[in-house]
Order: sequence, then structure tokens, then C-alpha cells
Amino acid sequence: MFGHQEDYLKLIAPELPEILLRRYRLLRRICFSAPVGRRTLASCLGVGERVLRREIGVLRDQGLVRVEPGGIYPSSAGRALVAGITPYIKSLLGLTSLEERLLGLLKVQRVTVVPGELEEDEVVLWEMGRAAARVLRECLAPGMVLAVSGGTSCAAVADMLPASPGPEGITVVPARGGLGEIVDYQANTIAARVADKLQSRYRLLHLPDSLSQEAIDMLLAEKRIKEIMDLIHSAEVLLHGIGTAEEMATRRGAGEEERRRLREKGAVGEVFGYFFNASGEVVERVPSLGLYLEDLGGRIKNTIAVAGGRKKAEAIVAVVGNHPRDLLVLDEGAARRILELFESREPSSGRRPAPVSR
Amino acid sequence: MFGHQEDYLKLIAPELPEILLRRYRLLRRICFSAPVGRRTLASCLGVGERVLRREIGVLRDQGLVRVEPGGIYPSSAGRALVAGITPYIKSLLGLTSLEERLLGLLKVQRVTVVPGELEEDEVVLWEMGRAAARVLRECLAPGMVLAVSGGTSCAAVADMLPASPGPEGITVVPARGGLGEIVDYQANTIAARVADKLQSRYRLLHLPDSLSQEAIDMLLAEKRIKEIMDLIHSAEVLLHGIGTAEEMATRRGAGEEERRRLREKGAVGEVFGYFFNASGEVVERVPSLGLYLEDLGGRIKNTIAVAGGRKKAEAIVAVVGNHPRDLLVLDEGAARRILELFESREPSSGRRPAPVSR
DNA sequence: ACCGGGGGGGACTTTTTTTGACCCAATGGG
DNA sequence: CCCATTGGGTCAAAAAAAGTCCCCCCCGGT
Repeated sequence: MFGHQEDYLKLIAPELPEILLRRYRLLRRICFSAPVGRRTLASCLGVGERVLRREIGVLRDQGLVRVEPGGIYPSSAGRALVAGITPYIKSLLGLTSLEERLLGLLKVQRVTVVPGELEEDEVVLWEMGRAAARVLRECLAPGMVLAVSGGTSCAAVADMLPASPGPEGITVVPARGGLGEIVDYQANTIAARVADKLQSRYRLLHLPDSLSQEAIDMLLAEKRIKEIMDLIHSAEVLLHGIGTAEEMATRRGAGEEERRRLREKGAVGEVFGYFFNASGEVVERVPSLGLYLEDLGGRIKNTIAVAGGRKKAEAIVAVVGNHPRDLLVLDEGAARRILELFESREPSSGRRPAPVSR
Repeated sequence: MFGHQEDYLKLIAPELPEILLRRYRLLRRICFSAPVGRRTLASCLGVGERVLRREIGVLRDQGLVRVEPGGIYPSSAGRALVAGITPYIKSLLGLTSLEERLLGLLKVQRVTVVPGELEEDEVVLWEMGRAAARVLRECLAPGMVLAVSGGTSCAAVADMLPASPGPEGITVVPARGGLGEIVDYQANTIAARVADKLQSRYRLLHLPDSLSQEAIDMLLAEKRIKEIMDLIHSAEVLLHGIGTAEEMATRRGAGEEERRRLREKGAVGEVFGYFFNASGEVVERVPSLGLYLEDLGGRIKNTIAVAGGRKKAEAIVAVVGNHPRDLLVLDEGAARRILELFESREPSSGRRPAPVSR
């Protein structure tokens, strides 16, 4: 009954989405990167300076932003608006119904689609992080162990997580050992930052991610390592990003030969060391210490997957789904692309579409 | 929680109400008086022909209207839209909160405010009629007697009442004998039309409205008259318009002397022969056959008052209110004016403001 | 059969708004 | 102290909107 209000609006005022979206994106951007200047904003949003000036004028007159020498700041009303109007924007863009369709297609517990396209607008990443952070907080209960993986998406979650105490006795651990990457995007770093925000304990796994089996066995014999491993395996909530197979292979420094093998096996998606083909089967595994896929069936109550960008669509479909424990947070671009994948393959809505070459 | 959505919209897109209202009024107009031409519409809505043309273009592109040689017709989607979006428009214009404030000020059971100003746009009358018709239908129960008065407002209710059977055994009667007016606006005529729409019985009172006491006594002795009178007195629902004292006095052909007396007594409102001062007291009564004010306290379950136009505001306040049985349907113009009356008199929100000279 | 009034659509000019491209003084961080 | 960046101002070009016609058509009454 109430979902039709937006349709009515779009019918009688078809220019509304354009106005609304433009202004919403602008205000959102201001909120995220204040103080910010006109020219910066204009180049970010891809509009002329003069146009932006008019828009800013409107927002200023409405008391949504303060314009000062030094830049443009959001007012408290502006911040409140951007938070409060998001569900509205979502339903106006059809994201609410998009969420429902994905819920049915992927058969997960919950889907959150964030407006925008991550590859075009970095703000979308933060917004995704904020959405995932909200979901994460809802999952936490006293005494739980939370495992987090690395990547920019998870880093964004840590960034956007409000700094207010979580439930009692939370312990945050990395899902796996560190990748040889920028420290900000390592699981360890993110675990620590999440724990900091939640004001909870954390334990780290200061180890390289990719190891030989002997090294692993040896390390497992260590008492301190064993302790942390037990902690990791007792995790009840898992927060992880999703990588495309190629990108992750490259990032791990895989050689040409290894990448060719992955391609031949049809790997499209990756989650903490596991490579999945389009049918959701594991085709390769980077040996390391940390959470194993098998553990997901056990204690894990919820896995929160965060990913965005059209190019991640296939990876997302490969990795997530068919698990009522899965909570998926993604951006509009990936969401629409996933829908395309399903539609182009099987109009009869079976899960697991084969990969589509782009 | 949800009432803030419109405020958000107005904040971030302050030009929205203008666009929306213009288009809503246009579409509503088309619905009510199709087929209709550009020029007619333009003069009605007070906009240039060219702008109207653009608006029509938008509505056409949205599939809300059909544009044919012969005029502009609403599509079924257009009709559905105009009906479905009305509550939205109301809350956007603040009419929903206006209704709540009037509810508190007048202490009636229910208030329905229709967007627009009756004196400027005749469509508002019809829309008011439609709203009142809906209220009326909700009041009816099997076997009830419904009394209706005369006037343009009640005539509009009869017009807009959908022609679908009402509850079983409804009987429609005029609240009073006929006024010496245009037949379309007489209580008898309206009673018959309402009954026709509801597919129910009706009984009429073919008598002049203003009579001497002897004549009344004589008529009451008549068996057939007595029957109808009993029926009228057993009415459980009453639908009536509200007149300003001056207008009604003039319409009844009162002389200068009589009108001066009414003025001196402070009469501002009129309902089927009773004149009320601003405090809601009866100051004059036109002797006639039909419903007496005293009857209202008895069997009457609901009285539906319909009135519109800024000039009716004082009359409405004088006549209606302080009765939990009262259902009020009015237009935006009258509603806002009533609020002004209360505010200008007693900020402490006591009922019954003294009359304000205009 | 035949007007004639009101219907939509097209075309043209005028006006207003929008937009792009500057420059300027001020401010704040390095 | 300096330089980069800020918001504000201005002005001309461009585009969009709006006002004003005229034309043709259809329908209905004569």
C-alpha cells in the first residue's frame, strides 16, 4: 500500500528523481568530506561549477549546509536529512524492490543495497561501510567472537562504525593472517580498528597469509598461536569482503601460470583464501592460518559480506547465497548487474547463473 | 516517524510542492471536467497557455492523460493517480497536521480537509463532495434513516457519491422542507439523488420551509405528514451544509429589518433554519417542518457537516464543534482561516473565538 | 449540407533563466 | 611569509521557457 507512494510521485513529477538524486548525492558528499570547496565538489559530481553553486545555494537557504570561508559544512539538519532520507531515496530508485528480488534470487537472510556505483563515486564505499556497520552492530551479542577479513570494503566498515561501545565481552579477531598489502587493508589492522570502535578486546595473528603446510603445522603447535586459532574458530559472526578472482590473484602476487590455472578452473570470486567458481564451488585454496570454510557451518551465526562495484557482481553471486545466515551489503551497481546476470541466463529464476563474459 | 518523509522532501527539494501541486490541480481538473481544452484549462488554473502545454505534455508522456481531437481525457492511470496521491498531497501541504489541530480545537470526532480553496476553484467543491461522500458511506449502517439538508455543498456530495448500493434498508429524508431556491440545491432534490445513488428508499417533504406556527400545527395533524416527520425525527445520520448568516438570510428573502436584527444578535452561521452566534448559541429560528435542533441530542449518531470557502470559517466554528458525533469536511481555505481565527483570539486555545471583522 | 466555435498542433519572437568562464579578496595551512 | 584554495561577484553566451499567433480539424447545431 505504501510502496506505491513513490511510484505516484515519479508518475506525476518524473523530473523528481533527477533533482532529488543530484541533491542527495551532493549533500551526502558534503557530509562525508567536509569542509569541501565548490570546485572540488563540482569535479567529484561531474557537474559544472555554476550548477553546483545554485544547488549549494538551495541547500544553504534550506539550512542544510553552512557555507564558510574555508569550505562547505553540513549543518546538523543536513546530516540528519542525509541519514533520514536514505530509505526514501532507496525506494525511489527502486532499490527496496531490488533488495527483495535479490533476497529471493540469492536466498540469503538479508540484502542491503546502497544507492550509487562504487566505481564511480568513492562516497558509495563509505556509505556501504556505514550500512554494513549498522548490520554488524545488530548481529553482535555479548560474549561473541567477531572475525573480520581484509580489503577496502571491510576497512570502510571499520571507518564508518560509530565509536560507541558494543555488547559486553566482544572479541575481535582477524579471519586470517595478514596479506602482503597496505597495512590499512589488512585483516589485522581492521580487526584492531573495529575493536577500538566497539571498545572491545582483540587478538591478532601476526603471520603471513600464504604458508607451506609444514610451516602451518609447526605454528599450530605453538601455544600462543593455538590460543588465537581456537578463538578464531569459535567466531560466531564473520565480516568479510569479496574479491574478484583475477584481482585477488594479482594482489597475492600469483604468477602467470597460477592465474592461468585459476582461469581454467573458472574461478571468479574469492573470500579469505578460497576461490570459487560461478557455481559456488571451491576450486582453489591458499593455505594459511585462520578461519576455514568448514568452520562456517558450525558456530558461525551470521556472515556479513560487503562488496561493491559492477565488476564484483559475478564474484558476489559465486561466493554468497543459499545460506540463511548470510547478510549481504552491496552497492546499486553490483546489485543491478547481478540482476542482469540472472535475467540473461535463466528467466525461470534458478540460482547460479553461469559466468557471462563482459 | 513516517510523517517526516514529506518534510525531508520539502527540505531537500523545496520546489517540489509547487511542481506537485500545479500538476495535481491540473490532473484533478482534467479528471473532473473531461473532455476539456487547453485554453479552458489555462484560464481555470490561471497559468499561461504555453506552460499548461508543457505540463500537459508531461502528463501525456507519463500516460496520465490522453490528448485527442475533442479535448484532453484522463487515462485510467490518471484517475487512479489523482485518487491515490491525494493523501500524499494533503500531508505535503500540511493538511494532515491541520486536520489534527482542528480536531483538537473544535473537539469533533473527525475532520477532513480537502486541498484547495473553494472560492477560487470549483473543483474543490466536487472534491469536498467526494470526501464527504466517503465519510457518509462509512457512517451508514443497515436500516438507518439519513437526513440531508440543502445547499450547493450537499448537492456536491450527492453528485460525487459513487452509484453503488449502500447498506440494506436505508431511508433518505430531507432534514427540512424545501427552501425557495433552485431545485438542484433543495433538500428534497438532494435526498432523492442520494437515495438514487445508494439505491435506497426515500421520502420527501413537499412543503415550503418557512411557515406560520398555525400552519405547522395543522400540517402536523395530517397523517401522511406525521409519518414523514416521525421518519425524520428517527434519523440517525445527518448530512448538512453550513451557511453564513448574511448569505442565508438573503437567500431566504429576509427584509432589511430582519437582517439587521440578525446582525444585532451576532448571527454568523446557519444550519437548516437555525442561526448561531459566534459562541454557538441559537439566536434565531426559522419556523418550519423537519428536524429540530433538539433532535440532534437524541437518536442522531453522526452529523456530517460540509462547507468550504474562507468566508465560511466563522460560520463553521459557530455551528460545529464540541460534539463527538460531529464529522466535519471542509476545504483548505476555510480550515486555514479557522486556525487564524483561533490564533488571533486566544493563543491559549480556548474554543469559541469571538467573531473577527474582516 | 454547411458553418462556427472550440479542439490540438505548429511556428515565431520575446523574455527569462541557466550556464560557463572568468577574476577577486580573504583565509588558512605549510 | 607565501601559495593554494576558498567563496563571492560579474558578464556574456546559450538555452530553455513563455507569450502569441495562426492553421487545420472535428463535431454539433442549424
